Amino acid sequence: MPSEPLSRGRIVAAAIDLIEREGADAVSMRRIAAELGVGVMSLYNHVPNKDALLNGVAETVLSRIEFTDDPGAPWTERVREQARAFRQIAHHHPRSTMLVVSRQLHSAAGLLPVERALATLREAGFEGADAVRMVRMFVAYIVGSLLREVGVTPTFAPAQTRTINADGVDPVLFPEVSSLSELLGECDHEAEFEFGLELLITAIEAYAGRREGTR
Amino acid sequence: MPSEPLSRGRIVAAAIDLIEREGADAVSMRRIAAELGVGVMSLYNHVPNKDALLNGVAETVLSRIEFTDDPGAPWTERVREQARAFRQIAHHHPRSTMLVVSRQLHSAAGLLPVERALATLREAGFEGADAVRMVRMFVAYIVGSLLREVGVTPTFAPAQTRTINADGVDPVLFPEVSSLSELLGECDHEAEFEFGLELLITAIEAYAGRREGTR
DNA sequence: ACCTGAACACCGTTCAAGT
DNA sequence: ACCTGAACACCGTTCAAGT
Repeated sequence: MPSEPLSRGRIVAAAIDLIEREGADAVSMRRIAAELGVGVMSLYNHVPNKDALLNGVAETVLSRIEFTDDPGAPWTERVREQARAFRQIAHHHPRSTMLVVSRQLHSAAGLLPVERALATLREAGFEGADAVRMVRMFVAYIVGSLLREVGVTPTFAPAQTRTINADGVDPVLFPEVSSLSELLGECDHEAEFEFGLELLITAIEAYAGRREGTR
Repeated sequence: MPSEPLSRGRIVAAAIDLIEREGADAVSMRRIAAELGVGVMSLYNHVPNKDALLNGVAETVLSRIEFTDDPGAPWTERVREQARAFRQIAHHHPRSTMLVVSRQLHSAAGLLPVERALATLREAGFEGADAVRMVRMFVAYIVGSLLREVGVTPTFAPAQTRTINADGVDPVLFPEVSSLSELLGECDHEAEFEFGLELLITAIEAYAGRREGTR
């Protein structure tokens, strides 16, 4: 009794569910088919192959970002909000995040955030090559932050995080790491993200000012 | 005629070779064993499982970074050099880069770069939580940049890069992207990296100055 | 047009057997 | 201590057959 007909959308949704529930390694065509109560090969009527399915997952997760843009706000605030919206991925789809940042997307889902960012930066007075550079810098920072948050890039908890300072770091070889091990062992992701974001925005404001001065 | 005895090092090296030659998807225990001219199960005498092997790959690639630290140089220059050294991963081991940034490492190989960064930042006057924050921001930026460079995060070449401006981006839906498509389609990775790096360093200098002022 | 089972060429890993 | 082949429980995907 298939309540709904199979479709690309349903397949992608099932994949996302499965990833969030059991991790990216659990995803297989056979597993997803089982989840949907159909034969494996039925999937291939709606999706060319596994790779395309995973692209679909990435696109869908990306398209679920809720952008709230206030055109009246100053550009700095708008940039902040866009960056934060992006970061929501790590919260709403933590185990799919790696997939989102590790797949080259060419769909509208991937283009929309860039479109918004470029528009905002234009308002800030950046055009052409400068605007593109700014977007790329922000994307790099955000992507790197998401990876840390999602637990793939180390937070630099040395050895095992649990046993603070009882960790096996040689204080002679790594004096700094070992003296800061307590701080390295904890990470307030939100605070870290905001810190870097503010620094970046301040830097961009200064950059705009410098350019203004030499024009 | 096994010229050399099997060892964890030889296995990891073979894996790196294979990844760089045929991509990360080509890596399998069976394939690596074949590459080394041994039975699959022989690998398990030196490596507990595939996951551990891939961690070994990440650690080894990371440990191959050539840091050249000039203690006499100003801290800004030392930070620059460390960031650039890290970026070399993308050039020396492009197809292993994803593995390096996507695995939580707890070995000395992963700690050394952090140790150096913390020492340099201490010299710049940052200690404790500030130093940790700075390192994390730099790592986020560098990791994100590497992913772009290595071709996983989009450079934002809309549709297919090759046909510049003949790409299928709707100029009504995406006016900014479509008007900047030419710039978005090309990416001088070195220049982009340096641009963000300078901005970051400038921002940190300003941050240090601000803090100094209010002390 | 959509679904499907059988089959093929792969996986990682356990186990028992060898030296 | 190190190596190994057989076996098990999985993969993605092709193909031919069904409706």
